[in-house]
Amino acid sequence: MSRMRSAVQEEIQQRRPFSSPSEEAVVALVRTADLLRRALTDVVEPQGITLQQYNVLRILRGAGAEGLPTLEIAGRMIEQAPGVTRLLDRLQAKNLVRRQRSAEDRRQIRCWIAPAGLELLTRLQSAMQEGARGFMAPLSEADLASFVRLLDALRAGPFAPHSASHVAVTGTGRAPVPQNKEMK
Amino acid sequence: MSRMRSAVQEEIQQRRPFSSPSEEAVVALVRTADLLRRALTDVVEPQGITLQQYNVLRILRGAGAEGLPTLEIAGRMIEQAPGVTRLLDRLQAKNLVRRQRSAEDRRQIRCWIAPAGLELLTRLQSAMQEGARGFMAPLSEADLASFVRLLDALRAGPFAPHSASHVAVTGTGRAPVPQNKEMK
DNA sequence: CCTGAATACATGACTAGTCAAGTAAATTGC
DNA sequence: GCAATTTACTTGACTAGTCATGTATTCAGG
Repeated sequence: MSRMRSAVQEEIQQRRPFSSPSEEAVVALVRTADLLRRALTDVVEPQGITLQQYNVLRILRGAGAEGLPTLEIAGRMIEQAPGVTRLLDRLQAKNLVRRQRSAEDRRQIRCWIAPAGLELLTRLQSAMQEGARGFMAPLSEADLASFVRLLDALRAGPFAPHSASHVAVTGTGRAPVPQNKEMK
Repeated sequence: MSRMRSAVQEEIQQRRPFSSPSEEAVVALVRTADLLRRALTDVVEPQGITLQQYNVLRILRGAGAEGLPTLEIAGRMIEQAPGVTRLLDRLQAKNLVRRQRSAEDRRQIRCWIAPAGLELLTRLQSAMQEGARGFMAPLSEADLASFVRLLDALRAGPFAPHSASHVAVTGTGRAPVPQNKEMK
């Protein structure tokens, strides 16, 4: 076939071809993830929460009765603490989470999902599963496996959040992962 | 350890397996894109702009001497107009773009990249290419091609921005797709 | 023409992510 | 056992995305 433009080039109406396959992949990845984010937002929004708030609730449900301190939540979201503090503020205002200063370490604020939060997750469960399946529908089972493998490989690459080795789960306090925030 | 957990399960420290392969793929996609966004942000930030501002500059450079109206930029970013208006405000404040009300249609504001913007893009060019190549480094050339193919398939799926009739990419050149701005 | 509708933006009010700086509690060093 | 450091946040200021609403044009009928 005679030199046709790629799908991404169509979308951004770029005349010039990408200077490298890597750049095309980068743009494709960003745009696809953006599309997914919108699709999932459309699922959770009718329940009055945002996608990030949903993520926090999922993490807290997974933590169970022990709850989690703020920074631990932030760590699992690959996000900075300030954003999580405010996310929790809004979730608490809606009575979806409960927070309490820890007795063992009074610097920590421990967070739990509240009953209303659990119910909300239950209401969203099937819609989110369908959303995920719908979005991934274009991929065959084999494609899906390849896709996950490729994504995992990228996240294990040189830009991985904990570059060298993976973090072990230590019950109290986070493993000393320097978060590779040089300079601060 | 018996029953090995997947890479994504490790990262979010989830005990339960994903309820479906689609859900695992969704989480992997979101997390990988997030990692990429951070990596690219680290490239452009030293030049005093954000990743979105960089995207606008790229689009305007591609438009050339004719420039583009605000909504056309928004369309290529899959974003809403209000955000683009304010992005352009900040870029103009840095003298990286120029704006002027169009003479033919006085409702439109036409935007051009300014000389300083072009220079900035030139300064960033090699670093961005290296950033993209570095991020994609874990993938072989064949993997990279597969990866782009899978992403393209997802974006052509049921959640595509111009879902109704999927745009055929086949053939030479591109059909003058009307950019499908439904409703608004 | 002139009225009503559509178009192209701009503005305001939220939610959210990020960095810088501040505070309180725990830990370490001597 | 007390100062210095580290940790776990919190707060403030800025950039950004989204929805709702407002405004200036343009356009389509009658």
